[in-house]
Amino acid sequence: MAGNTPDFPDRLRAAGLRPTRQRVALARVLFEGGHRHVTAESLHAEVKATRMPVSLATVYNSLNQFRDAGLLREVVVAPGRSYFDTNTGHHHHFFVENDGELHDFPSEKVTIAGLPTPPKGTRLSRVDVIVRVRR
Amino acid sequence: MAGNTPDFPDRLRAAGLRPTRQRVALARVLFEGGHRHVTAESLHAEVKATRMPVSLATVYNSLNQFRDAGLLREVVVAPGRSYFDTNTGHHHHFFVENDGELHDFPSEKVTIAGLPTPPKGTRLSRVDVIVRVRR
DNA sequence: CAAGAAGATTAGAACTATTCTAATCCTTGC
DNA sequence: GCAAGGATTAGAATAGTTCTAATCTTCTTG
Ligand SMILES: [Mn+2]
Ligand SMILES: [Mn+2]
Ligand SMILES: [Zn+2]
Ligand SMILES: [Zn+2]
Repeated sequence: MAGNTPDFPDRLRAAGLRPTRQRVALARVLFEGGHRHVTAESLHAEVKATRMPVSLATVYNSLNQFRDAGLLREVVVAPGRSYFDTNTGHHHHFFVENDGELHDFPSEKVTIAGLPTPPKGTRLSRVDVIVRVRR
Repeated sequence: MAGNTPDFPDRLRAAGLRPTRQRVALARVLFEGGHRHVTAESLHAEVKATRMPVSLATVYNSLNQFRDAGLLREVVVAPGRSYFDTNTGHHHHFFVENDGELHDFPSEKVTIAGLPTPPKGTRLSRVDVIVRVRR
């Protein structure tokens, strides 16, 4: 297991981002442990609980930068707020409409057949499957 | 073709909504002609062009009421704005990320196999497939 | 058809999520 | 250590949407 410890400053540098204290604190919350789905507000609350002062503006800046660097992906499932997903691989989502929870499911077992070809002059970017459920 | 003329006051009454002048004007723009994908702002611009004065608040109210009555469905594909879809049947969407355009495609030919069962205590509500494309 | 009651519309204020501004602060390469 | 450029921040600004409460319309009933 040597070399498996995540070095957040290095990971940020590798992504072309300076490892500032705020970005390292955010990366820690986001990337140590399993995959996460966070909103700007929920991440802000979590990182503040670690006693590292980070402004909400920096949370937004960092989420957008992490996404642009490919460390996160943005998921839009409900009007009014964006989720950011630490799982950047191919997968799809359950969305529990009552409480706004997002859960991954692997795209391996899912087969989508018969998708029409993209409109003239466009290239496929991504296929999102959102399974909406209610309690 | 007799009896095929859409009577918007009657359609609104059948949906449990009073056929006010504003709602009839909005229904006309939305439902005469083929299926549409509109935003509140785009619909407001269109209905104002018919010289019927309708406030933006009424456009929002009506869109939400039409959706609650099952005349429209709401589609969330991009952060910050909702689309309303006059096609309430089963179908999926192309989303052209550059210009924000939505296009339908029928769900008939699309087969989705191997979806996992919903999380414990939840019931399936809807499955959305969004094919994101870029120019 | 005349009221009157219930419901709808509206302007503008309020609200929420997000971005911007521009002043201060940190990180980095020398 | 010292710039210099990048990052952070508070607070203002913006965009989409909802709310408030006053006015207006539609519908029911006599
Ligand atoms: Mn963004
Ligand atoms: Mn709504
Ligand atoms: Zn995910
Ligand atoms: Zn559609």
